[in-house]
Amino acid sequence: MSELKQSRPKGTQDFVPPDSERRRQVEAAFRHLAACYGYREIITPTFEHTAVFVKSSGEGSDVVTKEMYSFKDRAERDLTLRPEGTPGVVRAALENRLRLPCRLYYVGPFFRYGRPQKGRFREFGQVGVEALGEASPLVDAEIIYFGADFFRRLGISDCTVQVNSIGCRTCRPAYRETLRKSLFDQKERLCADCLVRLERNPLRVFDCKVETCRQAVQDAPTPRQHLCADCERHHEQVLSALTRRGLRHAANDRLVRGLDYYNRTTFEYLSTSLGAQDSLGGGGRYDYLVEDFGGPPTPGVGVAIGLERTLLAAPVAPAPARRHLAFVIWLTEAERAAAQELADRLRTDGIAAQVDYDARKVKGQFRSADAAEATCCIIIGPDELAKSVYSLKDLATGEQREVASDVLVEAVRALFRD
RNA sequence: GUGAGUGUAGCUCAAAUGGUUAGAGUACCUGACUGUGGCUCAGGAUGCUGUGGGUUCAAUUCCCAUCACUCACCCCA
Repeated sequence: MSELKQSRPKGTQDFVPPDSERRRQVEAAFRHLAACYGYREIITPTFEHTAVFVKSSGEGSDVVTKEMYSFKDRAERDLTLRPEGTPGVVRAALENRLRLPCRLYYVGPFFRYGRPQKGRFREFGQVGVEALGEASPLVDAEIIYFGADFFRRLGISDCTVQVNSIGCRTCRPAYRETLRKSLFDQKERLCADCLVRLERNPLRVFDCKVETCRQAVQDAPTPRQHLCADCERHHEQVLSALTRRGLRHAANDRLVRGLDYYNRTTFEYLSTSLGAQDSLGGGGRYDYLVEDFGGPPTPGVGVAIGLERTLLAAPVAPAPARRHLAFVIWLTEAERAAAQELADRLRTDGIAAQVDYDARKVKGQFRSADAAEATCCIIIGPDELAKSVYSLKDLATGEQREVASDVLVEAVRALFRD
């Protein structure tokens, strides 16, 4: 393979047709569904002040400590390519003084530094929704259902949902200490990472996959057992709302998630077809985040879904949107201008049209039409010119007939219909 | 950031234990078909074997380094 001067940066990807079209299909499906649930699109910057992420996701979180693309701009401002969606959305909602409650969805690229592997990229596509100002557990349930609905509509059947509650300001501090004590008593079983987590955020030990840590956690009290009355009631209502909808879900006491801003409900969608990165998406409630940004006390809950993983898990790649193209073919130099004029005329009528201006021979033009996956060809030669007609050929069936100029557009549209 | 595996034609892959001119399928181009694609047949073009170094009479093959990709750890989308 001859060496190219430029190659794409590690962890990025090119989407060439038809993959680009498939991806847009999935995005379109998401936009449609989000709109069905009352969400409207918010578009925020791809980079933010670094503090936006540090303050919301947590100084000690892995995302912040080792996965951010941070840089200084020419005026020495600390900026970061967004590693996740929620902080930017909350910041923007406050900055624009959006009236609450408000439901927002987003679609776009996100960035995290890390070794790429199956389903993990440095630049990745993510879609998500955020419900700001809604406190009801029914909203948590609706959002969990929304994600499951999305996957179901894409034909992803092996998706399972795990749900947990990690408590609130009232019950978490006491629980955290109880947990810390329990883990401290068996600290010889913990790995080096978990010893650090024990200090910073003992809940994170639940995420550890090291066998001895898992055992330690097995014997430790779970957040679930230590919820205050309000949290317990909230959680019960979330679960029962899911059950009422017929959404199968599994309780997972160790599901705490890596971002610091979550409280109460956390959830995650898992798929077996993704490899080691088995999470399709996840989310949770964040009732203190808006306040942390200096806004009024405002509850919030949201979900984020990975686009690449969704594409991976979809059993059949979503078909690219049906696309139609008319290819205008000329025979001799004398008809080339006429071909170009016809293409322009068709485009004016909203019909996609293309001409191979370079080809010397008819055969080459037909091949170009095939390569472009055209629906039909319109041939202009001396005979057609003399008779003031066009020869219209359906490339799928091979049928060809002469069509008068004034009914050509209608005839092409008829071919485009199926 | 740590580890393992893999780098040969545009693509998918061959080339016993080092051996002389690196092959096949597919895609591509040309012709059979001087105004008709997809099928068939015939012909044609294509490689600094990822890069740099080393061992050897000889390296696609062995060794070292480096880069890239893949998978896993980690983390999560």
